[in-house]
Amino acid sequence: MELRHLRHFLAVADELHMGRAAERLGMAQPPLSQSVARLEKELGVRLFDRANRRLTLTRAGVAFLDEARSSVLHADAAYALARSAEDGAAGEVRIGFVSAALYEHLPRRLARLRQTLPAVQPKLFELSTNEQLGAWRKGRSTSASLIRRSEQVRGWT
Amino acid sequence: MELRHLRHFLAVADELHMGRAAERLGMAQPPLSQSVARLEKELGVRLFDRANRRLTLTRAGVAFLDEARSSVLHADAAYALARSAEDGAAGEVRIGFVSAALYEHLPRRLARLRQTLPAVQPKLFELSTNEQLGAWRKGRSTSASLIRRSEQVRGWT
DNA sequence: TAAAAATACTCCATAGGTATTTTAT
DNA sequence: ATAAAATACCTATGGAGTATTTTTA
Repeated sequence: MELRHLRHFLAVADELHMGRAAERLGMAQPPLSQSVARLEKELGVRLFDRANRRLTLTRAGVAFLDEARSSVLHADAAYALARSAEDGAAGEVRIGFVSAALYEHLPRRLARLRQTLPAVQPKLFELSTNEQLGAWRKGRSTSASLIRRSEQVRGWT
Repeated sequence: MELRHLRHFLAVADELHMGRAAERLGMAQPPLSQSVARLEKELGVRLFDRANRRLTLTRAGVAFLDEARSSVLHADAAYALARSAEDGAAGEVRIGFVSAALYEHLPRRLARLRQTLPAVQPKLFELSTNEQLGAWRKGRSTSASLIRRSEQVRGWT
């Protein structure tokens, strides 16, 4: 199980439609079906109900959803954070993500940022659900919604 | 960037020694070096300092660490949840953890929980170090009680 | 020199593409 | 009849292994 599979699952769980999910992921439908099928096989559980020609999350799928989303969210945060550190070294910092889940950890994040990049002046901003790019639609996520958005931080050495 | 790379990075960050980290991961040293190198290349950042024949986390590596760890933990939780949900939700366990302290034990806990109580749904959430410390001193803080509760639950078998 | 990591290959698993079939509406 | 997902097959990327070569303490 890799992040790829989690992203695939999340897209399908959000669209409940293989074709649209595949399009959103920038891939074809068959490999997406295969990917989800492989994930289900590895988990030993069906995540979607295929009955009625309409996809539905199974109980296991619902259980899987939040944690999978959190995992991807934190992975994206790790990615952005590492790159931010590099940008910082180059003289530019982009703080590109804010989310409900990250917001809970924001104090720690800022402390870490101060420690690793003392010269950075983080600019905080709140984003509404409508401003979310791509993935997560309102009402689907109880815990975390990833918002990818970048703004340049001013006042930066 | 996949979970595999995060796990590799975490092992190396923990051991600060490619050989031992590789052994812990059950793989050879060269592919581990390659994996980390590939991750660094994708991030565009050095995560480790190789000078002095001794590995050290760079600032970017430190910044990367916490989120990478969270991502892997949530992925493991998602995995455990999906598998346990097969029998239908019969319970829920909330497990508080502080990343550094329980990282070693949490996967084992989850695995064991999965074995003994497949119907239980663990919910992971992070707590700051201060919360943990205060909790344990009082002996009744959120995290302490929650962890204790997970032990009890495990004993239900 | 002796360790530790990097490099150079080899092999194979699997991710993703296209074409097609099956299935329900 | 149609739209959607599954299946079949193909190719290629990259992950992991072994062998070997730098490095530096």
